[in-house]
Amino acid sequence: MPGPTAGPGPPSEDIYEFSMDEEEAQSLHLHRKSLEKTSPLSKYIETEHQQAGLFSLSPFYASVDPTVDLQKKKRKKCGDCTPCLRKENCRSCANCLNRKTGKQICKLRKCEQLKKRRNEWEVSEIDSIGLCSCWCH
DNA sequence: CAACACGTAAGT
DNA sequence: ACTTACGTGTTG
Repeated sequence: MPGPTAGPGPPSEDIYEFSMDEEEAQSLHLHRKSLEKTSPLSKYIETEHQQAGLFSLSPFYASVDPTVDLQKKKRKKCGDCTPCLRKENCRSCANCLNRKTGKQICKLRKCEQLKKRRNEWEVSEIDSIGLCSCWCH
């Protein structure tokens, strides 16, 4: 994307107020109370994403109830892939247009990790560190 | 199999 | 309480 001095007229994108995202506007507007409730679950997910693949999740624990419960929780975007790095919604994809009913993030912003279904990325993560999740047998 | 619809987890 | 968006069942 060229800088503002790159041409005589602004690109058509500039006619939109792209300076602030919906989410950003919200966080600016609503940044009053910062609750520091670090639930064990949030802590777990946070750690999980910080370590980016170095799971302490062994197949052994995977068959134990508390971890099964954790697996049921929603994943978060990796924050590192191209879609995650994208700042604004395209406003033209099906997800943007159907946001009220579809409840999905803009297709251009959908995290590459989350595009895979849970089992797929779990298996590849585990496979990449040389382990196998035993429920596949 | 992709797109859609909806429940609901997670964050503000 | 409200919004965003993940997970999953349903539909075409």
